[in-house]
Amino acid sequence: MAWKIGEVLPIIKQNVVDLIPEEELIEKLKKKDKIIVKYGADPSRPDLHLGHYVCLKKLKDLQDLGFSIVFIVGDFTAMIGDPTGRSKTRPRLTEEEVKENSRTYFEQVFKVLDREKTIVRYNSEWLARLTAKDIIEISSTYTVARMLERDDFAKRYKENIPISIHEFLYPIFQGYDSYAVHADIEVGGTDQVFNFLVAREIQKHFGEEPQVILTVPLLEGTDGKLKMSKSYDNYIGLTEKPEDIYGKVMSIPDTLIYKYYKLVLYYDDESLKKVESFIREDPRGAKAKLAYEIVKLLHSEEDAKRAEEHFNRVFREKKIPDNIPEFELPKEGLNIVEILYRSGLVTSKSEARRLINQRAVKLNGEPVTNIDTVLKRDGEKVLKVGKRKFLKLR
RNA sequence: GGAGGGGUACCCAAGCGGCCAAAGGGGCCAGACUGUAAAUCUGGUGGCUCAGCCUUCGCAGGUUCGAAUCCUGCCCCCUCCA
Repeated sequence: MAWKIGEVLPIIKQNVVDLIPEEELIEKLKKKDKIIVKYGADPSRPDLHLGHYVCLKKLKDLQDLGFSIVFIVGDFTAMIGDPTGRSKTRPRLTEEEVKENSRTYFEQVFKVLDREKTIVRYNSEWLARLTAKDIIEISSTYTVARMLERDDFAKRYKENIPISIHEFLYPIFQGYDSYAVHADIEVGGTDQVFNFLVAREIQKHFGEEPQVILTVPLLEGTDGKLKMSKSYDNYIGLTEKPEDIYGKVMSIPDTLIYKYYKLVLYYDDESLKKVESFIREDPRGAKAKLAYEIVKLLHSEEDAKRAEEHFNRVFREKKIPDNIPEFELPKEGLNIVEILYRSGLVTSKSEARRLINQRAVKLNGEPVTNIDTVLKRDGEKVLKVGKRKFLKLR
């Protein structure tokens, strides 16, 4: 199969930050029939979010072009813990945890990628078999000085924050993965550039043609500051409920709207121009459209409609949502604090008291001000805590 | 191996015998204002049978009427020297 460079290249380059080196990619396209694209996944975080989506979407583009996608589950490296972007050593995972996590991973991945055309490998397949001798050989390809060039290591080193030896092994092993699957291209977020570069060295060391590096932008999370990540709790999960996705998108700062249109919805330049003026004229509307489209993308049009209605009803009209948990009061009645605690709306009774004192607890719209309030069973009532927690009392 | 510095709540960080459930900042939660945006202002941020009590300042002991604060041992981190 011959690739038509002129047609293929623009598709490859859409929403890509780095393509290093581009010439090598063109060379590969010219002489190879089969292009192997590597993507490594860390099974320590089994919940995929929109940040991953940006990457998966890129892989899908490449898959549609006819490239072979090799999906590597880093079951072995997860036991090390990727130090990328970390200011601390990560906790290492046990074998059981890794196994458990990777199981849920793929149903999310294959929402985007074509299951039939994707090759799945586990890096323990080859890494677990390495001998101490092998490891010495592989690690000799890189130097401490070069390792310390890496941003996060440099920073930690400078600030006297510990770096364990095994963390140096992470990029090395990840690089070995590239050699093991004979990767032509590796795709990942921009924070992976360093690791990908190490891989090139290792491939060369073993006499292989180095991979081309292709990185996509990192997507900021709902806080608008940090990259989307489960550990920062600013993520929008791919499998979250439609209403939650909609709501979370609505809570992103305005400055992020454009980026989401571009990276998640994959609007082309022409459409993005329209989005730009849309945002300028009606930021709320632009965001609502974005939320709608993202729910549609991850669920369905139906779900998007429902999520939008739900949102408007609860947050614009301040009405009660239709689907809320119920709580049955005992005949003799129950203290308000107990109700909040037992129903799980709050995590402790102290929290319940605090919220009541802050007028955050409302019964049928009226603030409850007395923590000794006892509610009896007399018809349906709705309890609201904060902005978004509801409970139907019966 | 030697010398020195350090481990405090979600994070950073003050406190160095009682006035410490522990200053300050960040984050987060809630209230006001809003577009579940931003900005701003206010309050909160261990638990409980809540004007009191219980658990918390690396871990385990000890001194003391009383310890985050003093002593001993242990674990961990950093720096310099070797």
